[in-house]
Amino acid sequence: MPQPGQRSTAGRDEILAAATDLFAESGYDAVSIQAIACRAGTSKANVFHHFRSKEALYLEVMRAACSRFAAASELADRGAEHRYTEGIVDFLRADFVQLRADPVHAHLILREVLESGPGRGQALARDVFDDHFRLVVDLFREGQAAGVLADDVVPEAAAVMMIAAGVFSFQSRHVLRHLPGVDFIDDVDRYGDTMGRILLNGMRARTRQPGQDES
Amino acid sequence: MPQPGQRSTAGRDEILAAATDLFAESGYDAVSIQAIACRAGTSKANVFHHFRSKEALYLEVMRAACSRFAAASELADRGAEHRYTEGIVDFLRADFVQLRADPVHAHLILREVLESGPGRGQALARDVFDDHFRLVVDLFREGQAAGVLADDVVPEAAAVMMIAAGVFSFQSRHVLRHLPGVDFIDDVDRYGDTMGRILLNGMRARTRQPGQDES
DNA sequence: CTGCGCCTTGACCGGACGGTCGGTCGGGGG
DNA sequence: CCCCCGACCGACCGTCCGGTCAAGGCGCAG
Repeated sequence: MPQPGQRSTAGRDEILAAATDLFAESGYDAVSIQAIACRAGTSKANVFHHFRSKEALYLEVMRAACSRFAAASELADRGAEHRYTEGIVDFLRADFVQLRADPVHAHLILREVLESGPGRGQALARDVFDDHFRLVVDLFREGQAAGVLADDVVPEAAAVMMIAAGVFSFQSRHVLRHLPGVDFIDDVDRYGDTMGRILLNGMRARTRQPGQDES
Repeated sequence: MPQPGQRSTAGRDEILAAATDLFAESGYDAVSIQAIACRAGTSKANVFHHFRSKEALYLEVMRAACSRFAAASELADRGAEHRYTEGIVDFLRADFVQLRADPVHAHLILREVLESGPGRGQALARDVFDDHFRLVVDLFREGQAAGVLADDVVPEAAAVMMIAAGVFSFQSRHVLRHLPGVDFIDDVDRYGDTMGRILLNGMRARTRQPGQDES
């Protein structure tokens, strides 16, 4: 916060960064323009000089977050290209590190996607979510076409489960971390591989038919 | 809304119900006492007559939601008691129907648990989450002790994955429902059983050793 | 019928909100 | 050199927030 009489050097970028942090932390309604200006080291009026309104500022924050994650998704997809089962584990790992590498933007997008009511940036966030989902579904479909994965499993269901594993472990990491026996939650190698193994074994072609239920 | 001169009959319960719906829909900050009073068909002052403050009202709402879900968890646990693998599928299904049977309270609790910042009812919500988590972990441990499930999988990791499957499919149902091929998201029989099957096959004892990586 | 509590009410409060405005400042171009 | 323009500021506006309060109507005991 600048002393009275001094001028700050805070421009668009500083304001945008401050807004990103605060919005991610507490959500749209709980954050005031004053708080954003204060963290950016500038005045409230200056925020309105750079952004038309609070909603416009929020939308700008969301747009940045979305473009960042869309790019990361594409990268993960290219890395896992045409390797079927191993690609699925790689993709899961990529999800893990992606979320943890940029938890602020991740939280922003996830809140917008998973909140039920009509949100301000929902359209933006859902687009990147949809793209990601389609990528995962295609991966499972490839595995089934190659005969590696059981084809009696709806690939969309498997995709939901895989994304769930990544997203939920990220969302709930602060709760789980303090539970006994759950020190693995940020360890991509330990937890991510365990998940990948379970998911892959569970879907492997012809391992077991439904209907059997004896131990 | 009552006409001027008329009196409303809205008591504690109506106000609590209105507050529950609105808080679940939009979160604490986005809901005003006026809005709650209006939906309950009474005046703002009357809300303060029945509840000390906005926070006290919110806490009451959270307490009701938590006790409801704690009871449901216990019920599901007793229903699945001592049946190991089949019990796990039953528990997963119970989670599914529990969340979908009371989506309003479910959303309230989940938001409080999964939000990172210090929330108002976080302590309450995390308690029921912890209890639920411990129940699932115990279930997996029993399965391992009985030799049905692979004992080289950390039971806590499996529990995270199972709860993730249930919670995430519930959280994201509004997004997923409109995606092609994802019409199963509210179908407990179809999606729940698929998930249970994948999870169970993936964890079955001695199906495969880690280290193998051929398709 | 009278008097007495208990609800419920509209009016009201201080304060914080999103947003506007007049004006100051400093650096780059004629 | 000056002047112009975008960045920036303090002060301010109307609104709405959470919360308070005195007054009035209703049910009930006497």
